[in-house]
Amino acid sequence: MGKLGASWLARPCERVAPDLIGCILVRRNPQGQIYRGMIVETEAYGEGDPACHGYHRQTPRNAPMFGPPGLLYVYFIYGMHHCLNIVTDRPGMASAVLIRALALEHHKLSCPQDQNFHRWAAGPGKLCRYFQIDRQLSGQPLAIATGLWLESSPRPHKNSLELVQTTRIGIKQGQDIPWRWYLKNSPAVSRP
DNA sequence: TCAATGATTAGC
DNA sequence: CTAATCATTGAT
Repeated sequence: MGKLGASWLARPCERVAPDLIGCILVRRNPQGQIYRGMIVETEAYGEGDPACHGYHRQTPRNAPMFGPPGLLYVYFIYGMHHCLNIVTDRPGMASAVLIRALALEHHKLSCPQDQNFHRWAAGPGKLCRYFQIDRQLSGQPLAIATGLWLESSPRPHKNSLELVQTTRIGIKQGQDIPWRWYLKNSPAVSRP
């Protein structure tokens, strides 16, 4: 694999999470439609982190987190939303990056009159609904054959992206750990 | 600030 | 087996 392959993801989640900002997430849904969005917000969940789903032990749900880098970990939350994670680090480490928001390219051109298109994937649950991502993808690899994969960062190049690092959203444990990153001034970020 | 809504799991 | 919890969202 290339630059965005498993070896690139075989690092601690808090190192991968900021690097994923600017990458393009591509989805080919079951109907064959292609969706693209630039990742503009991520959070890391990893070893020794009380907010991590794998903190206590391995369970059927969180098993992908303990697998090899490049797996997808998708879970169902609050009875109505799905959240997408990309597994990082090495097997046995329970480490992943939550994809929290995408800047959509598709509708920027096709629906320029819609003043809210930039909010359609502004949140982990919203991007999963828009990309038609659910638990069927959990445990599968990030790959074209799966229907979900990554492409390199486009212009403006990653080096010039202005990132903001903050604490994570919506958790009760590990609130002090600053493992959330987002693209500064992006209108697609879930919460500034 | 709060309800919706159901899978998951910690704790009996 | 059962009840509390929950990495959210949108409406009030």
